[in-house]
Amino acid sequence: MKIGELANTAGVTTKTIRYYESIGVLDEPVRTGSGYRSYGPAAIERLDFVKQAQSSGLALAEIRSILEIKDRGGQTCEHTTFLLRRHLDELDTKIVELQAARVELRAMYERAGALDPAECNDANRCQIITAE
Amino acid sequence: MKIGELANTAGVTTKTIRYYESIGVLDEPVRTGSGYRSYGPAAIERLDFVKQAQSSGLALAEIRSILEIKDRGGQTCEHTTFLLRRHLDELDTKIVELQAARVELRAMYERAGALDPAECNDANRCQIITAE
DNA sequence: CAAAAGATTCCAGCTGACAGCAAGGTCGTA
DNA sequence: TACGACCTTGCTGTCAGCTGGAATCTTTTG
Repeated sequence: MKIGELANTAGVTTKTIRYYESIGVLDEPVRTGSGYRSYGPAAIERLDFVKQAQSSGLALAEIRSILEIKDRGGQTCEHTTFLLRRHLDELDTKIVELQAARVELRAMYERAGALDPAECNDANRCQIITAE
Repeated sequence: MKIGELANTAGVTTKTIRYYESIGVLDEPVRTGSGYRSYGPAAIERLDFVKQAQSSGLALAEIRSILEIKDRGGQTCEHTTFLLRRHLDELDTKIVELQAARVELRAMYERAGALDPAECNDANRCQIITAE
């Protein structure tokens, strides 16, 4: 399987595949006589895994760290669990932050409706934002 | 007031101030005879406004768009309201997405505890992530 | 056999909000 | 007058995850 076919099958671009290879997320594949990358079916699995892990919020560097352990033949469960735990915590923190920001923003937005635009005349501020 | 004093007062770095100037968020100040930037008190107000707007989730480009209207002497309330509405929507979307991701991640994490590490032996996947 | 599609490498750039460094000019104080 | 603290410009680097282009080569298709 050449890179274009792999890309189509996995739903990514050839650029992405080469990029993944460059950062160590994908192994270097064998080459055809003319230098084309030649992939086996395992490459599809790997790309699917990468996509799933990405959608779980793992960064490519973290995904690589899991796959590196795999490649060394080690157990990845513990490491993966650690990464997931960390991400879960980060996610919780972020959600709380965004919700707080939302409350702020909402208050600001509603205040905006009550303000008189004619009084919006400070040269460096906007009363919607700076009205406390 | 020179740039260092402004930076200290406003709680940013001189780098940040020059950067803001370069992207049009801050106006070019007058210069002293020797070429130093010289700011009046209004610059502090502007920086405070920028910080507040940033913490509301507005990007510097958006903040600039508000300040540009100000600089032209226009009313910014309508524009600001539009930006806030848009941000509020984006924020809502993001929160929903993150909450969904959290549910996924949590399920994955809990599944991890129930799995046998000895069975984690697929070369391209990690059973925690790919077990459906 | 010619054209088009697809492959190769390498280099650059994009977003956002700065930080770091170099090489020099200026200001206040001892 | 020497010193350090501060200022100047300009360029590069950071993080993440790609995307785009140029120039060239190989493979497929009509």
